[in-house]
Amino acid sequence: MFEQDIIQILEKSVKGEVKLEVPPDPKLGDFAFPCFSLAKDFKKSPVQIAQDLAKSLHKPEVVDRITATGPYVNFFLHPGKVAKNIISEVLKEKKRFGSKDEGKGKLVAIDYSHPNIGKPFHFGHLRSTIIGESIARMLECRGFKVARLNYLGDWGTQFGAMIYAFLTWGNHKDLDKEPIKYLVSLYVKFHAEAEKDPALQDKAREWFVKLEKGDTQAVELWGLFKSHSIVEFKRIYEVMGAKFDSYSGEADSARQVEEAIEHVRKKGVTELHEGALIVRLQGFEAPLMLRKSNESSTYASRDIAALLFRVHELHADKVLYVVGHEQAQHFQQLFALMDILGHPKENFMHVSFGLYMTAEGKLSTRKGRIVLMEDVLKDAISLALKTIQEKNPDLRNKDEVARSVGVGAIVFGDLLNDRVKDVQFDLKRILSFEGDTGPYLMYTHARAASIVEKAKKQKLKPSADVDFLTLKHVTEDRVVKLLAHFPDRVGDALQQFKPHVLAQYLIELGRAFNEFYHACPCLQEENEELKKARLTLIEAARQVLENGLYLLGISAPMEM
RNA sequence: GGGCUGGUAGCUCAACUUGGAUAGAGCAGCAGCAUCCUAAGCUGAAGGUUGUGGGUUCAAAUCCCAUCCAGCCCGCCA
Repeated sequence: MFEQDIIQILEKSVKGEVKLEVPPDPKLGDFAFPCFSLAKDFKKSPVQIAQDLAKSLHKPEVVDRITATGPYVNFFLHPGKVAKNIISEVLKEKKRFGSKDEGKGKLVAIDYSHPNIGKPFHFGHLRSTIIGESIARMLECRGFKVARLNYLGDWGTQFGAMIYAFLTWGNHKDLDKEPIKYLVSLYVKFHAEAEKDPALQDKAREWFVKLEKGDTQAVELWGLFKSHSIVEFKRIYEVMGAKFDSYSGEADSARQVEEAIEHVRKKGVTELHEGALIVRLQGFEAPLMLRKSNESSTYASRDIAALLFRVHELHADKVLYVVGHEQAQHFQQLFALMDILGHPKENFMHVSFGLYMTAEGKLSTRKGRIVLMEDVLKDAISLALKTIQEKNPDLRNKDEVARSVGVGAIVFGDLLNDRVKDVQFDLKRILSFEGDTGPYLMYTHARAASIVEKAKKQKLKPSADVDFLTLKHVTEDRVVKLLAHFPDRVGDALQQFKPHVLAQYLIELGRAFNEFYHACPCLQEENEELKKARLTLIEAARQVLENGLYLLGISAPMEM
């Protein structure tokens, strides 16, 4: 907001579009204008131009001073005026600070989490769940309506394989004991055996055909696997605090596949190839298969049906898929086909993310190389509880806070880095509570909350009606300026669908707050005006930390 | 063979979309901070040929080309 004032002033002296930068070091100023590109027009050196501009520019209201440093014109905002402006706004807006209504009237459907039934909930699903939830919250914050879709992987040849494996090697007694682990062991055995005897793949396909045709035995087993799985998923979602608007999965889409295929066929782009129905898409070597020669549906056809449903029935303006990078090509093809069907591909986006890697390679259910989400959650929460018992044994709601901290550590650990990169699986780092971590931010928030709480005993409350000009310390100024950046950073993060932009900002804010905390005691301050101003700044920072953590899907405890 | 990502400090990463000032954090290791609002914190020193080679530019970690390395996709799997 202050940026616009400066740009307006500059545009009077300089031709063309003015773009401001933020200097690398706050000591250089709050905004900078580089003069390199003006050298030709002015026939002077950039350094000279900067000096001339710094002298001649008329200062906007919020600007304290303008200086020339080398080829840059640097603008310093007036600390007190900025503080008053921003802190009062945060106090007034509270949880809404950072929100806008740019998405008003638009519906965005987000497809995320989507675990596969009969398989454990692992770190791949975790990434999708965490990234998807964060994006959903950011969209809501900017005024969009959001449909959270958990498109369960509950259909396909793999379930033919699972049914075959169960009938061949399995029994109900072992299934009831530890359903998911047992199903996984059968699935791993199936793939090991299939390496030796490829004919097993045909068995899997046969059983999937039976399943699609409604064979009683197949449908019953499938239903059993599915219900066992959903029990496990819901347990995990409850711990993580995730909620979905729909659990409609591939099996539901399978029922709409014929209708979808008819829709595609009308465009005249389908053809038969060795008995299978395919679409050849320009720019892709591999065709998209809509129906196998044995008449069963395909992943692609079910996805087309699901997407058409989301566009036609759900009336989504935009559909996001939070799915691993390995499916990039699939989505390019899917969106290209939608374009042919008259739905511009700009309305769809594959929000891809890298894979979790172990030293042995990619996590793979087939090869039995899995990390169970439930185990990691348990570890994180019990470690948090242990830490609380050491550091704050008198805390009342220990279990609840431990849960928040444990989950927050995992969520933040995942969101701190750019989602496109593969992630080295490192339990020790996930469970670390120091440095650039979720617990660091939660702790910072709790510190701030604790001061505001203690101030009540001195009959002090944060209030915008204080003299912010008393805030003169460099650490106070730093926190204020960072608070002012929050709304923009939310916008940046959302524009790229990259929560790490916001996560990185929060770390910066948290660090600035802790520096201020150490340098500027509040409650012991003797100057009453300064004390009140600091208290109000602390509350504003606490509020922004809470809002930011919320947008990442993390709760902010008042004590820990 | 075709395609998509990524390569930055000992380790994990940020900055790359939109080129700009001295390439920033955390972890590990080193030296410190406790009569004082929560030490899950703070301060300091140390740590770099941004994979390599070209090109564009006043200016390149950032854009372009080539090349090497790593991961992934190209299955009547999902």
